[in-house]
Amino acid sequence: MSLRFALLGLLSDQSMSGYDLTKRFEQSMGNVWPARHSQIYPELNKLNNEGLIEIVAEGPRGRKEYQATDAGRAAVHHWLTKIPTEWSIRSEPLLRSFFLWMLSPEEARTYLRDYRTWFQQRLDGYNEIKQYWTPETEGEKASRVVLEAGVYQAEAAIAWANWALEQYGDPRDSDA
Amino acid sequence: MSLRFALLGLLSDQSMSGYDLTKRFEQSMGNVWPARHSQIYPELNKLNNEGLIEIVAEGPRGRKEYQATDAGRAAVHHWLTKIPTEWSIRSEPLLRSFFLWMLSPEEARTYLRDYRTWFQQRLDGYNEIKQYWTPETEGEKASRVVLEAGVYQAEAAIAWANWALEQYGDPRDSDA
DNA sequence: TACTGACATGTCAGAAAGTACATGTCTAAT
DNA sequence: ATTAGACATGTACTTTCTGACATGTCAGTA
Repeated sequence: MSLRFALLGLLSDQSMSGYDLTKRFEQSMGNVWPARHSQIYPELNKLNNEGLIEIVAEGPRGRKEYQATDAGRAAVHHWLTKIPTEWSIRSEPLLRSFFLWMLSPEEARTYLRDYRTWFQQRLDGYNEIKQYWTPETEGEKASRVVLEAGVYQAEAAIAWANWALEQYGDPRDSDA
Repeated sequence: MSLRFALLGLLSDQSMSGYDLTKRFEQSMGNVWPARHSQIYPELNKLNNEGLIEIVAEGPRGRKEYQATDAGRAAVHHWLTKIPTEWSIRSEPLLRSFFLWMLSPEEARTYLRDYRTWFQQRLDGYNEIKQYWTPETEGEKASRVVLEAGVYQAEAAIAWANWALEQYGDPRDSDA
């Protein structure tokens, strides 16, 4: 159900095409909920058939811009306030960490350094965005708040990776 | 593919039944990669047919204890070192946060307080485990390292929630 | 002895998600 | 004039995941 409400929520803030939404998922949204265009387009058509979104403009190359209807916005509100949150998350990077004991110490350290590097790059990216982006719509202001969650998380991930590297006998902090 | 290697990895450390594995997912593993018994049992049978795990003991009520074979352990090693990590994570709690602007300030704060409470309980649980659990096998020692990741993450989540509550005009820090 | 709750394993249908295939348009640069 | 790359939307197949259904055993207790 989450994808459906993600789309509905984005289209409650501003009108967008499937293509725009796909890009949005590739950038920000995909960091917490990945989705490809092959999932997005069919879902948009379903949402449209159910009257939760509507086409507000058409453009070149068959471009269709959608916007949430009142019913759509109400559906998001219902989801947010009445449907219990699925708190558990899915993280392959941490799943893999359970099995670092099966690697040689050097292999384990390589993994942890990659882990740290990946989150460091995330963090750099986030800080870049923070510097040059001024949120305008209400939706963007909320996104800005979530961006900060990404910063907190990335910092925690890096701190953990450094701690874990010590556990796995890192000779010296190289790649930080 | 992840579930397959999660099972294989767990069965590389110690022999377990599907029931044991299910409980393991409900507790620790499920925090980073959820799975139900309806997914676990068929996967175990597949793994068994492929010779990646084998039955090492049988018990009451049809209980079957599995253990990874050498081929199984090799498969995990290959996965860890040769298959690129899927770095992006999936988090419904953060997805929902993108749409807090659609709620009234009070509703948004309620959500953020629930968010904080949930992670605080996680954190308490983790600290409890840290105090009373002594890892024995290599797999458990690695799990202990991942547990620490949970601590870092939960602390970051709580810190963020507090910051976000200020953004959403929290009159006073109540529930911390 | 009857019952409850934990133990234990499975299947099945449908939903969600991922990968690959497929097609076509518009713009800017060469 | 051609061509490359971004724009734009879709389908089809397969795998993964969830939720519900289904069955049965064993240990402890009332």
